[in-house]
Amino acid sequence: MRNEAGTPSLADVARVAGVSLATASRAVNNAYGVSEATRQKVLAVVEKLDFVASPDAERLARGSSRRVALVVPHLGRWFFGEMVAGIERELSAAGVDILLYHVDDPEDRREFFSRLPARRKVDAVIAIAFPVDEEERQRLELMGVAITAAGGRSTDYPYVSIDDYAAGRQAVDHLLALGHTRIGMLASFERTLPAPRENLRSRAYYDALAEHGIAVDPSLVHDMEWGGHNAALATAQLLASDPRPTAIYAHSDELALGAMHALALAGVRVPEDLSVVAIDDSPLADSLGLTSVRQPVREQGTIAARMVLDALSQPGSTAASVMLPTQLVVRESTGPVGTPPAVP
Amino acid sequence: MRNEAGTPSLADVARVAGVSLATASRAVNNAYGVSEATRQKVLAVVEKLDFVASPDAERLARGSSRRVALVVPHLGRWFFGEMVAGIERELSAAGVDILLYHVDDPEDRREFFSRLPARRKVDAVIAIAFPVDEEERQRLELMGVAITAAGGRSTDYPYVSIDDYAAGRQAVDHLLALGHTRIGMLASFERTLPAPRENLRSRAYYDALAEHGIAVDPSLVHDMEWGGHNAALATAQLLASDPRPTAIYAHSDELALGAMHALALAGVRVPEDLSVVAIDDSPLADSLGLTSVRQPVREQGTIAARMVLDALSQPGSTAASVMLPTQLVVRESTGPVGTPPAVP
DNA sequence: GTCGCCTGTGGAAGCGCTTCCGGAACCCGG
DNA sequence: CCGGGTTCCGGAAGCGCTTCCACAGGCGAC
Repeated sequence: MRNEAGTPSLADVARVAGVSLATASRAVNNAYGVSEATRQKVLAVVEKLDFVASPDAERLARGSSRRVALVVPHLGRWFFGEMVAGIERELSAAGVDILLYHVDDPEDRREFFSRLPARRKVDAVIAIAFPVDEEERQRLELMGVAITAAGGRSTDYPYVSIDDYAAGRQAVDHLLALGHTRIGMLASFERTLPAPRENLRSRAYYDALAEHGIAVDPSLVHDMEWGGHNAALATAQLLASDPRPTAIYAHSDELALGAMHALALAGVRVPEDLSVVAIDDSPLADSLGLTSVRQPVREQGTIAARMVLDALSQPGSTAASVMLPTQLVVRESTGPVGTPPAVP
Repeated sequence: MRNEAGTPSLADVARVAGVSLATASRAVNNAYGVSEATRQKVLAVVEKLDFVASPDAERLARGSSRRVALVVPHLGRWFFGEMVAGIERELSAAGVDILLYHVDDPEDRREFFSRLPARRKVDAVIAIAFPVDEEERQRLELMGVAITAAGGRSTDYPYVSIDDYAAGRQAVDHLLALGHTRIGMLASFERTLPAPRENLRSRAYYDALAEHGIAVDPSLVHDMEWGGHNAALATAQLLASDPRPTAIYAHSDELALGAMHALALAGVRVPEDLSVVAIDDSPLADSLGLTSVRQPVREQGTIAARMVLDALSQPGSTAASVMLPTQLVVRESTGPVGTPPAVP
């Protein structure tokens, strides 16, 4: 029964150890009903033969795979990569494998949901910052596995996320505290993703201004597709408005980067002439000296992974959602409002 | 034999279609020896029952899993994320699943190589920009599967990569052509990865300078751990040297970003006072107006994936390595050498 | 009108594991 | 010294598929 010099099977182990297949299996799995002596004997053979159980056979016999699917858009961006890294670390430590599905553009998406390639392959799925519409949700249900959302709230599944509203408030309130009243906002959306119900980072801006009795100037709000280039364009427009804003609140570091580039080109000094604050606190913010609201990305991943592990060990139970705190990290890009320069 | 209202099995399909299990299997797999009529009948039932074959059972019976392992460090960085995205796209289109292993710090690494979690689970592995030492190579051999390297050359496995030397030359030659002779270099290494035999991006610098009869000033060369912050520090030192360099060649966009930030803080104008060129041409370069050598990351992923698919379809064959061309993208961060400003 | 032969099909043996079930050996108290 | 309960262990039946092999017809060729 031994396969041609390939990997040894449990049957090989059993034979060498002089026990039955059943006993070998129990010994390997630390199951009850094996004497300590026998167990040691078997484990020694396992060691000697360098035996590794075939996960496929295990899954087939046992009915669960210890595998989870990760569906994620935009892997090239820091946020998503970090999130995946956090999840991977936790899951692999628990011996759970990760099947990766990168669903980027709408076509990928259609493909994914129509073919549902994860089907029958995993015990759970984690969707990263990935709003699903009703129809897609129904397809997912077809997989018949636990679903968890990470990096974004979900009404349908347990999730782990930061409080985007609070984060936005931390950013805008910081600006307000520094005396800024004319604040531009750089918001972004995903062309390829269905828009979420409401952008909480935007609402934070409106609320904060309202609470301070500041009227919103619509010309100071720019909503664009994600990307530094678009942010630069919007910033150029912001600079043309009169009076010019003294601060910019960007929904993400990448947006802020584009903005800062545009500011540099225009000869606008940061923070002397204009303050910039963002959300994320990616490495970008650090090397840019950007004041940003830190969100614990890796940790979100870790927690999402734990939620899934819990769900796997206690089938049927529904994990409670988690919302992680954020924290303002002040760097050199923000300062007290100065004398607003006159527009030439 | 039907499981409790769960997913239908091939046996269910066979019964409903009124054929044997063997025939159903052949029909589903488009194998020879099934009449067209029978095949259609079976496929109709498949459709109706929404049957999906259990990959575990397939693998067990067939001996191959249509699964490949992806081992990657630093998922949070653009390069790695994009690479993974490219690979995923190609592989998933071919119906091959991806098992993701994120191996970041040395401990992860030890873990990975000692436990070899991918063992017995995949048909091939792709290592992304991931030098393996001799001992690790031997461990990998244990898996007994085809190994491919992406985003870096390998002497042991077929690889797909850019020509780092040529890329470096494109960057430095560009500077040279603009009249720069005093050029600083920002090189980086990975603390967590074994150093590659030789840094070709560095050698390009030395060779180019030599060919132009320019002596290398060691004080203009900074080798640091990867990261914008370190690049900023190095740049500050560069600015202190006398005479000050008129240009900086950074090994990657992120390094250039850190450099540009330091330059801005020091009031050094780019490109009037100092030119900056880098390698990668990530989105960062675009929103920064950074002149950079473009490397086709996504494409490297695509090709690596194809190589693996080929290897899977023709076991035993060794794919030929591929080296992709790069291209200089000139933006606003480089210009002709001006009158070098006197050091105050 | 036979004898191959080719095309379709079904039976059945695995693939490598888990787990139910029954039995053997051993312990205890009575 | 014996009955009943543990404790360990082996046999064997799957898990859901693939595939080898045998076999039944249908065909053309002789």
